[in-house]
Amino acid sequence: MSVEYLQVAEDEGEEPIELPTEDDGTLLLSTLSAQFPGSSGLKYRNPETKAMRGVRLSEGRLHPPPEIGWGSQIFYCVFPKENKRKSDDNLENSTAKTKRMETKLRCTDLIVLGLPWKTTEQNLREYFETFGEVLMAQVKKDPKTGQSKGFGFIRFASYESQMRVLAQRHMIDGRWCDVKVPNSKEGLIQQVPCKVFIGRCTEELTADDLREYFGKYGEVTDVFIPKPFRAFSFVTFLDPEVAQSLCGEDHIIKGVSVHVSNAAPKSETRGGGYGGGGPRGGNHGNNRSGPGPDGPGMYQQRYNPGPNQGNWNNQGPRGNIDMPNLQALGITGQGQQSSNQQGCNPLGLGLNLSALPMNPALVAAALNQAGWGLIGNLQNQPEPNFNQGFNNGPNNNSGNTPNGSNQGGSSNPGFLNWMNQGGQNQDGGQWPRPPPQQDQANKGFLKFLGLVLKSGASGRLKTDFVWRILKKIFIRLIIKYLILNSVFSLMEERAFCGY
DNA sequence: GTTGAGCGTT
Repeated sequence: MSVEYLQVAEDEGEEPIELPTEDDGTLLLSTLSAQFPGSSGLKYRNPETKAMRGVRLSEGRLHPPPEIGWGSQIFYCVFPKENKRKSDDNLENSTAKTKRMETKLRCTDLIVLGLPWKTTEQNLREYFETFGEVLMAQVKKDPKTGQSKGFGFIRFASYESQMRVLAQRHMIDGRWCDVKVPNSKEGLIQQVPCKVFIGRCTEELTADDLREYFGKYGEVTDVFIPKPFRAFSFVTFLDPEVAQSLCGEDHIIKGVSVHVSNAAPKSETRGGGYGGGGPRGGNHGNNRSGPGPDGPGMYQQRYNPGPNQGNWNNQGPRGNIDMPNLQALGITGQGQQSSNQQGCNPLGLGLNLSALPMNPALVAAALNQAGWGLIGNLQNQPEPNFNQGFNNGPNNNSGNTPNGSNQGGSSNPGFLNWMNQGGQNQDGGQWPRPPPQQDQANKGFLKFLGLVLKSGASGRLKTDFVWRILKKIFIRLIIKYLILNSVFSLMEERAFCGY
């Protein structure tokens, strides 16, 4: 198969280099950066308008312009600029925040692993000088033989260069090398998160959408959207300052209002956390196994699922379970349901499950797997038929007989039925769910109350009985509510860790 | 003369 080449030059007037394209006609960003270290994209001069036009970049692949293809056009490298937020320029100087950031953004020595034996300190320096001023470059050698140990250290003058170098792999003298913060420096470097949490996402928002939108605030080095859909995503910026500046803001992307917040854990005690720290801050675990030289890029692998993927029961060594970022998840704590739906919510404490920007089926699955049915275990209550309220199976309208025909043998059919708004078959994930026609759950419960009140017992007894039940229900609901929050916390943390 | 995960004689 013949390989198509395209001509790329560092800039206009420079001599172009021919770069090989892939089978699908795209050019790998890694191929580009192997020849032009530090370059983040391509542009070309549009023959019609004479203006520079950018080349589409998606998933680490540069796509040929649809109008002209690669052709014989010369393409020019794009190098990221210090593209801070223009509107905030006047805030950049001499604010306390900036000063504080500056002290955090100091450079450190970086270890370069995987150097070819032949690479000299001079080679190393020359390679990394394309990213910025290099203050130090050393190759570690065996003192006796003088032979390289295959790794070395570099130090940049500017933090931006350091970030850029850390954000990618490097082809040095024919070998792919990793640059990392040395173990000896980990923990000593103050971590500034580059990653932000994007809440209230919809399924329509693609990684490209997010990359394109947030790219206007600064260079985006990674976009991560959990699969299956979980209504949030992570965007990583090259510049932690850009990331920080966006936190707390609401942004409208393709008509969707998303909320940006810090992806960093809210508390020190949170399990997992930011493994390793360092300026990359957010490379959780960094279980980099090394992509092929022409792999799709170095970002996806940061989120390699661990062995516990998808197992909601396996919490691992968690210090505690704390509150999730409910606001970022779009949960305000204020119930927003219309009055006729209010009773459908068995929690009834302002937590509006119907409005959750996550798939209720997922919540149900998580709760079920974790053994935390919301309502199911209420079936074991001594109070007769209490679960009727949440278990309106087709054969069960009298309110006098327990409904034994649970769907799929679920251990907590009440909750699942509630999820399905009154005993209909599970629809397997249709969401958002259409509003219920009727509050059947409420009806069942009221029917039960009616039976009690209509009984022959004295008024005092009845009141006492009802009051006792209500108290019990209330306490249970609070417990459920807390458990649910913990589940959200767990879900968020899982997502946060890349699971 | 060989090797290919690691972590630096300051």
